[in-house]
Amino acid sequence: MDKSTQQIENGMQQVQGVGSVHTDLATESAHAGELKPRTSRPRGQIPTKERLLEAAGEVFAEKGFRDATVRDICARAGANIAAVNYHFRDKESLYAATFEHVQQFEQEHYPLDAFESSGTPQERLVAFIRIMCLRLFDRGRPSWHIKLMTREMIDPTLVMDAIVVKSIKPKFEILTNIVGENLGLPARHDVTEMCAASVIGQVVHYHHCREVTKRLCSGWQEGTTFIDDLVSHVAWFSLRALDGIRADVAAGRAPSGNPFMCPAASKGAHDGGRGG
Amino acid sequence: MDKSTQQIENGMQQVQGVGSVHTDLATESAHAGELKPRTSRPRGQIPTKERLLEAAGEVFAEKGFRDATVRDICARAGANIAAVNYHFRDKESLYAATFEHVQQFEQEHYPLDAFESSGTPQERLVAFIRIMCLRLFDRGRPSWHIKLMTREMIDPTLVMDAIVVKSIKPKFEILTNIVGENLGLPARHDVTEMCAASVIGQVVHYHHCREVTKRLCSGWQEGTTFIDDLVSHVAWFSLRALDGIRADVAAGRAPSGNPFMCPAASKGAHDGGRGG
DNA sequence: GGCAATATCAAACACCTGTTTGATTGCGAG
DNA sequence: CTCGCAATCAAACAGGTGTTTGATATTGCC
Repeated sequence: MDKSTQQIENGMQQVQGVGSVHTDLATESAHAGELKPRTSRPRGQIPTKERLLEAAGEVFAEKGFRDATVRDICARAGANIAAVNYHFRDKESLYAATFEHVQQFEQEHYPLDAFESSGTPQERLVAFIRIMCLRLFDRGRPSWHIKLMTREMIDPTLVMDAIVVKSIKPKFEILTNIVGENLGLPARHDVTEMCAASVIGQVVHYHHCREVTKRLCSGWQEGTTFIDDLVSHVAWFSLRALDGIRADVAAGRAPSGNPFMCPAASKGAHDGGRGG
Repeated sequence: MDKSTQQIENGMQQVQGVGSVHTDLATESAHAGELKPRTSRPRGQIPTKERLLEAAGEVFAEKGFRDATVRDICARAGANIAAVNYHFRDKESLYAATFEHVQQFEQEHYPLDAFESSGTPQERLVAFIRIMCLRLFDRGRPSWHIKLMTREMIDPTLVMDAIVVKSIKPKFEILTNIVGENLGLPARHDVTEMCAASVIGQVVHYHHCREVTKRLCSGWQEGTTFIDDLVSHVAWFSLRALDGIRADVAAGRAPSGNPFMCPAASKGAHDGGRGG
């Protein structure tokens, strides 16, 4: 680990006799087609680099970074074992590239302004929840995207900070705005942020613990209306919660309006901010 | 993986010339002291097997099954490399034994009836949430327990089914009872179960995504009142949600009482962007 | 003491890992 | 054609892995 980390931080300082071009890729394959491949494509029309990236995503998501083997990835991509070290620097760089690939995919297929729907605050929250669920449980699109991100959430590696800033934070800010409107509180308020986390938590939990829930709940199979049922429930639960909290805040109950304040938490809380 | 799986299913069929006693351990160390060790304890008073188990838990939680190395575990336990294969069958059996160790620990230190507090349904739900949070964020007690379980939730291995049955299911049933009381619905009702999942989801999410939340929310540090704040919020959010849902159900709104039923519940378009 | 069982140990084993090497192919340019 | 370049390939390399081995203490029992 230390070695690879150092390699990344030092950038590409290595010099080799032959080829080995692992360019930044995120930018390159974005404006793809710029550099002309001088060789024909022996294996279908998709270039090896992209095949590697896709295969790597699948394997990394399925097995995790360490369990995934370069041999497996190359085999799935129909490429030689040396392909990873040629097109990317090493296994870890391929891993990072995979995340950039996902993030780039999201920017293309899931533009942020999709969240910015119109309507009442309630409708906007439902819309947000639906889009989030659709993306999480989106069949037909590479399923390893979410799994890969999930792994990174649970035990973060180097790439996590980038993900939070690029991928999560903007969505979270949209959500806090919507939740804030539903609460009648500013988006930055502690109560607003925690309520937003509660909304996300429900959705994410249903995705994380699918395997557990499947074995736990009786009539809770992933049928055709599964996603819609999920959206309906989370929306129902969350909107009713926000309604109640809004009323509590308006009535000025307890510190921050929370009537269920822990008796043990009587001393100065970290926030101190109260609504309105 | 196939090989090890087969080993486990076939039980301990191997025959060796010398020692190698990897007994079931869960039962053995439960009624510990029954079999008398014929040797002194060269390395402190704690027997090697227990030291191995504790070290294994830490390492497995920290690195995951594959990343964890037997050498590392043995080093932390102050034992020889062969100790794992002697006391347990192999690395995978040690992994399974670690989970039994956790489950046994929970049974001893966290009896289930702690959840069965008295009081109003509201108070009981708050109590449940508090106990759950306390266990999740319990400092001072081996922190790797939760991390190990979390890993298993995300990508399940063979031990997961046992965990669900022994560890999760009983707690979940207690929760559905409490939630059912708050809703005025039976514990087995779909709405009840999904609401229970929503409660759990909030708590678990705050634990899973600590690293994300830390980088996302302004005044959301893990201070001294962190757990109490968390309990307060989840209780607040959940109880207000249950209040609202109970009223909706009583008023007989929409199917299952959910007024936020998806209108698009028929088709399964994955994107669409805007909601209604 | 003699004996068997328990437990520990250093060393080796067989295997798999990521990575590198050097040759080879296909192509465009001079 | 010839050269250089990008891309691919089979083969090997160096290191780490889980596991096994055979020896060696240490104990309890006869």
